[in-house]
Amino acid sequence: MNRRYKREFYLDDVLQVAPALLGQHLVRQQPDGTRSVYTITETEAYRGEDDLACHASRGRTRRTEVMFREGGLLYIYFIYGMYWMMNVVTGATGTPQAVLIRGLREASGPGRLTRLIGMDGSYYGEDLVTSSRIWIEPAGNTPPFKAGPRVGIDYAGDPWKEKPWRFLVTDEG
DNA sequence: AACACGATTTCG
DNA sequence: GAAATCGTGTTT
Repeated sequence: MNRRYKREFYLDDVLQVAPALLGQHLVRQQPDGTRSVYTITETEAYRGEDDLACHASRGRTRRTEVMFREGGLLYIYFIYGMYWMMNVVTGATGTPQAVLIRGLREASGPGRLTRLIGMDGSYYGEDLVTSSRIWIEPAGNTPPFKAGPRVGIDYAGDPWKEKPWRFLVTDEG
């Protein structure tokens, strides 16, 4: 049975969606129907053109274009010459926001988890609401978590580098 | 056309 | 502490 989140869930503000994703299930489905389920344990919010840590703050480019679209799409990008980063676009059309998936119970670290679940540039713009190969399902209530500064974005300066927009499950409940 | 650098990971 | 490694955005 497919209990995936519908569009409405992703249209909320990124500061609502990022923590709400903690503890929920990321589902991958192979062409033969085989499914793998992973539990989200760490997320980070990137919020709008004002947020200097958010790629959308440099404007609408070929890479960031999908963030300006409706919530529920995937924003995938390549960094450091070797890692794919996976983000879930949130908010209504015209409000560029995204949630970086930083950790799964099965693999900690944004670069590691994309390698584990086979995520790459071919998923850029994939719609979690309609895709047959990846989506997210609610798994229950949000587990206990803590918030802290985002990682690797000191270049953004104040006040952005201080925003407690990194969300981390504290207990494997 | 050339250049600088990054929402990271790994190794020493 | 530093290398690995290349797409993207910016400058020439």
